[in-house]
Amino acid sequence: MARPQFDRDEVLDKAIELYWQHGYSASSMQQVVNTTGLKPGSIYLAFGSKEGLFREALERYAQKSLAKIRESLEAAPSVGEGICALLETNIQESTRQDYCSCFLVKTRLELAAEGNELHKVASAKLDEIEALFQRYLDNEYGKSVSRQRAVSLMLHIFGMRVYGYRRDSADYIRQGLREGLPWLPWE
Amino acid sequence: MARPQFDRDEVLDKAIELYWQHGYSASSMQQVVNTTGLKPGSIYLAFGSKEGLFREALERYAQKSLAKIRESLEAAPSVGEGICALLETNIQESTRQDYCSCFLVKTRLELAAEGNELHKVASAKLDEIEALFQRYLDNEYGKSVSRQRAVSLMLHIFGMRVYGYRRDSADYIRQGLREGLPWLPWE
DNA sequence: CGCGAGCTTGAATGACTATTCAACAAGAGG
DNA sequence: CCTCTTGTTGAATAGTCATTCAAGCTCGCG
Repeated sequence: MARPQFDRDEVLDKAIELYWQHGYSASSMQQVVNTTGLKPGSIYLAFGSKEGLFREALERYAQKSLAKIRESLEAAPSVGEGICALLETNIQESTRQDYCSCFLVKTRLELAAEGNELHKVASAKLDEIEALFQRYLDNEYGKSVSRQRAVSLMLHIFGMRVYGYRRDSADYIRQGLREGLPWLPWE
Repeated sequence: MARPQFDRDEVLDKAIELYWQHGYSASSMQQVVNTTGLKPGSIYLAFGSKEGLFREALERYAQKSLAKIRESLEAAPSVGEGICALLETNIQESTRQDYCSCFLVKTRLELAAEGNELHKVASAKLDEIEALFQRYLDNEYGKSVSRQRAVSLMLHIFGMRVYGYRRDSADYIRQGLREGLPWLPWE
């Protein structure tokens, strides 16, 4: 049985789940082997190393996230409404019992020491997200206002990703967001 | 040479630095031995385990943080001004080259999986901080307003702790905070 | 049908992990 | 001066870590 050729994206999705939940250091290659079903040799041939696999998983996660944001902003009648919808989705996520914040945020914090490459990847992707928000806000506000509001929005999103671990925090978060982002079309 | 009796707080401060920077999983007991100067046996007699040492370090960090907040709020002419001073201090921290967010926040994110005890400790301490802010805000605003603003404030603090890794973000953060916390007495 | 390229396999590797413990040292109390 | 308590020491333990590689399988091509 030597030619089953695994589905790369499927494997990456399982890696995302594992790494996202436990972080980089606390995820062993043994766990990767168990959750993906691949043997060590196959993983190393396909991804090079633990770091290589993590990097690809992180990039896939980021790409999915960016796509979801773009979609929501594009689908809504206005940018503000698109943002509100995204925020509400994030709040909903935080009510899940196995809530684990945002893969990019967790990676940014975990691997910050000494110019770690994965930290840089996560940071770059988060910057891309901010830039995306700003580009859409540009259509509705002046350049300097939209930049300021994009930062404010990111601060709130990051904040939620930490605050969300609190039990039954959904309503608190909703109130806090209304307080700090009054320029959004809340309903 | 068998009775030097190390200084517990000094050791804890070194442990804080190590764990804060690298996180729980990525800090080995070998590193703890190196940075504290203690031998394995002494560490285990004094703190029981890697987790025990981490817990005490985390609690010491939290106690120091709470004290600093209380101090600042007490010293300022008004609660708002005390909060502004604290936020500005946080911004300053983020400009350091070896910035590493907040030990409590990092721990909350790293060790969230499966009811980890250290995650609970970190979360409890962060809740204490929020409660402290709220208690002080109660003196100036109505009960429901102060609760809402305490949440909003925590969202911004958490947000900064993630955003702060961005290079030269200080001015962005300052602008973002003004945007989201307009009820503070900015100058 | 047979060859070889390409992928899989899983046991083996050596380094590193947290933790233990028997031997030992030095002060306090008698 | 002896002993007991308290704390130190660091080599040893058993396990886990990321990674490798020789051997084997299967498919596509000639």
